[in-house]
Order: sequence, then structure tokens, then C-alpha cells
Amino acid sequence: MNEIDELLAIRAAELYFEEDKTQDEIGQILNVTRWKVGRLLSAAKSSGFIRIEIVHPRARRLQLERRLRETFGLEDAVVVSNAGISSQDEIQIRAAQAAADYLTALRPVPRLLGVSWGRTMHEVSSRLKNGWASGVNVVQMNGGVSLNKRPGTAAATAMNIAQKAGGQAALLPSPAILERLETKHAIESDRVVAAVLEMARNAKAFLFSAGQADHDSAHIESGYLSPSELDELVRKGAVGDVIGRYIDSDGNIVDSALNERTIGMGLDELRAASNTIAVVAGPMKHAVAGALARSGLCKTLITDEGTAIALLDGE
Amino acid sequence: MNEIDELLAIRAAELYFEEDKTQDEIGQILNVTRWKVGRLLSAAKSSGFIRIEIVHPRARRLQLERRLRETFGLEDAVVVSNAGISSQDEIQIRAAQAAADYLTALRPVPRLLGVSWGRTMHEVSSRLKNGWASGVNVVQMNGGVSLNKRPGTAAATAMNIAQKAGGQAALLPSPAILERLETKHAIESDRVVAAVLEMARNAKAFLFSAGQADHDSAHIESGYLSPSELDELVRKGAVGDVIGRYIDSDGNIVDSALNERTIGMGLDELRAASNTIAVVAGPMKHAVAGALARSGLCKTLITDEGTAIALLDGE
DNA sequence: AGGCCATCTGCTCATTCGAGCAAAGCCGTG
DNA sequence: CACGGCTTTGCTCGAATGAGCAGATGGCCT
Repeated sequence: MNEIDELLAIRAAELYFEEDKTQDEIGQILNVTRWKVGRLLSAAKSSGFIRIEIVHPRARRLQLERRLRETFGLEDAVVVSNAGISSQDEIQIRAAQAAADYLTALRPVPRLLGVSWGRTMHEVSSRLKNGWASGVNVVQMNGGVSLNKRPGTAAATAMNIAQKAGGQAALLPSPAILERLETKHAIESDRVVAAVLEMARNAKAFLFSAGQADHDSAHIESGYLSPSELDELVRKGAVGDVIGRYIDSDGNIVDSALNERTIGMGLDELRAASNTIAVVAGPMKHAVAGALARSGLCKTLITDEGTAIALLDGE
Repeated sequence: MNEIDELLAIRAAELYFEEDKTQDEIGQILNVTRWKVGRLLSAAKSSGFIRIEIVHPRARRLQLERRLRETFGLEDAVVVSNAGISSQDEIQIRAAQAAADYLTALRPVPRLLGVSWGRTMHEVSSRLKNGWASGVNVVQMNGGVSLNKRPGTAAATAMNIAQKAGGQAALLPSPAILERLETKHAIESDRVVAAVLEMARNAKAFLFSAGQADHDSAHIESGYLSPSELDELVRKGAVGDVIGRYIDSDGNIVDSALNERTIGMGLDELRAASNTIAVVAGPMKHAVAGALARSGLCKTLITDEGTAIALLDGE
């Protein structure tokens, strides 16, 4: 497009979108035919001069969803818009809302749903509506008895989801990570724990988030890892954790000894499951979201616009 | 609009604007009639969920232009868009470009054009195209022999504008502000100076900018005022200067003694002129732009989106 | 100069869209 | 339960628009 047409296109776009004039009227104003106006407008669109944004917390970016599905071979993807956000927290809230919506609309309704815990999952649980489903039981996928702060949020998350669907929650009464391998084996051999783990493996769908590998991690907040242990994991390539297990950017376990001491489903079991839904959003989680998407740890990814663009650019 | 319709409207907008589906197709997807889809879309528009932006350095905001004309009784207004700017400087550049465009399109072509000087005006002069008009002579409206930095930019601005239109520039060989009133009278009585001032009063159109009253002012940079003198002006209510004369937010001279020592056309002469075009843009200039618009110092205002909104909100 | 290819222009026609209207649904009231 | 006002729904019809095409235009090489 030459400069004169470009300027004409801008004038036409102003009159068409801001002043609600018809292409015919614009033609008279700019002294061109209405067909030329139509061509100018489509040229302006395809040159990217015209940006149309849907500003709403529930708005999604369907184009990015399609590109994510195609690029990473995902079964499904949900990308929430970042338009009009006022704080970082809002990105997480929007993604959590989208996950709640997705879960509500999920068909067939999973009789048994495996869930993880964490800030995002807690947000999802609180945004689900009462009666979002009827008779969905919930089981925890990984240990989450918090050691110090905010005790019981892991349990509350699962309970909340189950109660609102009129179902039961099966809680995993165990820490996330044990200090000694023997303790971990002892806990695993407990009949209740073993039964819950077995139940989790049979869940029809899994909904989980992921944590970034930094000092804001829920594992540090909960006291399962010290900041220096986490630094060591980062040194080994960790980008974040999925159901308590730290992975590198290829989705591989970074510390197999630590992994052995972690209670809950294994990542291979997760990869083998058919309906795995990950909710991972926000700029801190770009790296771990990439690891998830590339390594097949989830079949469905629920994320935000910024993360989606980062993943697609990174490819 | 209830919540269900709101969500439907968002889905419809996504499919319509992002996926280019017809309203009929969307109706099939969402299980509503195509008329309902149309109504949802117009509801979404009027609720402000759909934001259409024209992202281009030459884009204008016609709505704001109309509101400025109506609110301040301006003959004309040009408001450049702020969409997609990467730095503050770009706002000034866009406004300068708009001023150059405006001048080029101005009819009837002014045989004699009065101009001021400063960063913005210099930018305007450099963005005018060679041959933007034929046979337009230019005259300086106010003194501008710089005392220290960037000598000659005031003269270069006027020369540039004139040369590109194949005309002559009449320069005012005088400082902007004199220290002593006697010196000012002496300079004014010089035959060349008097002739140029007389010529300026007869210009058919005037194009000028305005400076903000702060320590970045061109008057301080050029050495006409010391920072402390400027602080004193601010204390008296100065918001900025127009052709070298400091005004308060009502457009009145704040220091009549200083005004007396300033060489160039007077503000009353400017108010009485028929075709006065001011270019004032950027967040620093909101106050002085407001003074200009409210006090009738310009008939045409060329500014940016942010300033226009500030002016309209302030009313 | 003449001819050729690529682009641009203005048109026809079919599709899509929006304004306006009558009928249907909804709600509170007597 | 019947009634009257109010909103919502599905429709008709004409305006607005986009796709596709034939002819015009213009640069460019021979």
C-alpha cells in the first residue's frame, strides 16, 4: 500500500469506526468510490492498523487457542484475554474463572475428578458455582497438609469443589514432600493414603495448576522446601513444579531423589491419563507453562494471552 | 443486560470479530437466532466491551475533535491518537506531523504566515514536505535569538517553513526577553525590527506552540529566564508561555513588567487575529493547553488524545 | 512507438446486516 | 385469575457490504 492510500485508509477507518458512517458516505467525503473505501478498510485491517479488542474479564482469544492446539498438539486450549487488566492477580483470577467455566461445561461429566492444590486451584474452587455439577466426587492428586501458613487450604480446595457439585472429597492426609525416603514409604503404605492414591489414579479427569520455581513458590511458603533447596533445583534446570514434582523446561524430573520423596501421582501416570487439564497463567509461569505444553503433561491448557504468546513465540 | 446475555454477547463478539463468522453462523453455534446475535453485538458495543482502536501515527480522534470544538467554541480542532506510542516524544512528533498536514491542507493558502519557535515548531518545520505550498512567506511572531544552546533553531524553523514553500522568511533579529525595558524599547525602534513586527501583525495565519512553565522550558534552556525567576512566575499562577508571554490558567498575563520586556506580538493582537493555530501536545502541556483553549488565544487547536481528554474532563 | 503484464477501478450480483413492527411472553396488580 | 403495561422475540424489507469479473490504466521492455 502506498502512502497516499495508507493515509486515505486511516481517514476511512476513522469515519467508519468512530463516526459510524457508511462506506458510501465516506466515499463522498474522500472523493473515492464506495468500492475503493471497502478495499481501503480491508487493507487497513490486514495491515493491522485496526485493532479490535474485547474488553471483558470473561473474554477469550480464540485465535491463540487454535494456534496453541495446533502447535502443541493439545486436545483443547482456553486463552483468556489480558485486555484491561489492572493487576497481575487479575490474570490469575481470569484464568481461574475460565477453568471453573470449563469444568462446569465439561462433558461427559467426570464421576471422579482429581485435583491439585495451590493458589490458583483455590481460586478455581471458589469461583465454581454451587451446583456446577451433580454428583462429582473429588480426590486429591498429591499431598498437601501444609506445615505452617494457611493450614487446610489444600483440603478446603478439594472439599469446596466436591461440595458445590454435591459430591464427596477424598483427601490425601500427607505432606507434599517428606524429608526421608523411609518416612515417605511408611506414609504410602498407610491404608488410607494408599486407598486415596489408588482412587486418584482412577479419576476420569484431572484439574491441576503448576508452580513457578522461585522464592514465592507455595512449597517454600508451606515449608516443604527451603529457599536454598529451591535455588539448587533451579541450578539443575527446574522451571517449576507440577503436582509437587519439579521439572525442567523439557518436562523431565530435575531431582529424582526429591521426586522419590514426593507423595502423590507420578508425572508418567499424569501423561498417560486421558483428560488432564492444566491451569497456568501469569508472567511468572511462562517457563513452567512451556514445559507442560511441550511435554504432554496436559491435554488441555487453560492460560492467559501473555503466556500463550510467549509459548508460541518461543517455539 | 443480565449475566447470561452478557456471556453470550462476549462469545458472539469473539466469534464475530476474531473469527470472522457471520451472525447467522454464530447463531447456530450459540443456539440463538441471528437477530438475537445482532442484538447481543450491539449491546456489547454500547456496553463498551468492544474497543476499536486505529493504531497509526497519523490516526486522529474525530469524536474528541468535535467535543473540543463544541466545548471551547474552537473553529477547528485536530486530535492525534495516542494508541501505540512508545515514548512521550512520539506524542509531540505526531502532533507536529498533524500540524504539518493541517498547514499543507489549509485553504485559502495564507500568503503570509506568522510562526513562533521552540521544539514543537521546529519539529513541524522539519515534517513539512518540500513544496507543501507555493509562495508562502513566513514571519516570526516573537523574538528568538538564542543566547546559549542550539543557536539559530528559531531562525532555522522559520527559514525551513518558508523555503519548503518557495517563499521568503522575515526573521525577527531580537532576543525573546530583554533585561531592561529601555533596551526593549531601543530594539523595537530599530527599523528592521519594527518592520518585521509590523509585517507579523499583517500575517494571514499564525502557527505557534506553547511552553510549559517548568525547568525544562525553552526560556530557561535559552537563558532568557533563570530557574528562580520561573519559580516566581509559577508562584504567581503561570502555567506556560505563548509566543514568549507567560499566562495563568485563565490566559491572563501573570507578570506585566516581564510582558513589557518581551519582544513580539501581544496576546491581545493574537486573540484578535482570525486564523490562529496552536500546536500543543503532551502530558506536560495540559495546563497551558487548557489556558489557550479557554481564553480564545487560538481558533484552531492541534493536540493529542491525552490532552484533549484532560481538557474535556477539566471543564 | 508498440505490445505485454500487472495492477487498479468500477461494476453486477448475492450475501449479510440492521431498522422497525407485530406477536408473544412476562410481571405485578386489582 | 384476568388485565394492562412492559420487555423480548422472530420476522419483513430495504440498505450496506463483500466477492468476483471485465475493462482501464500504467509502467516497462523491446
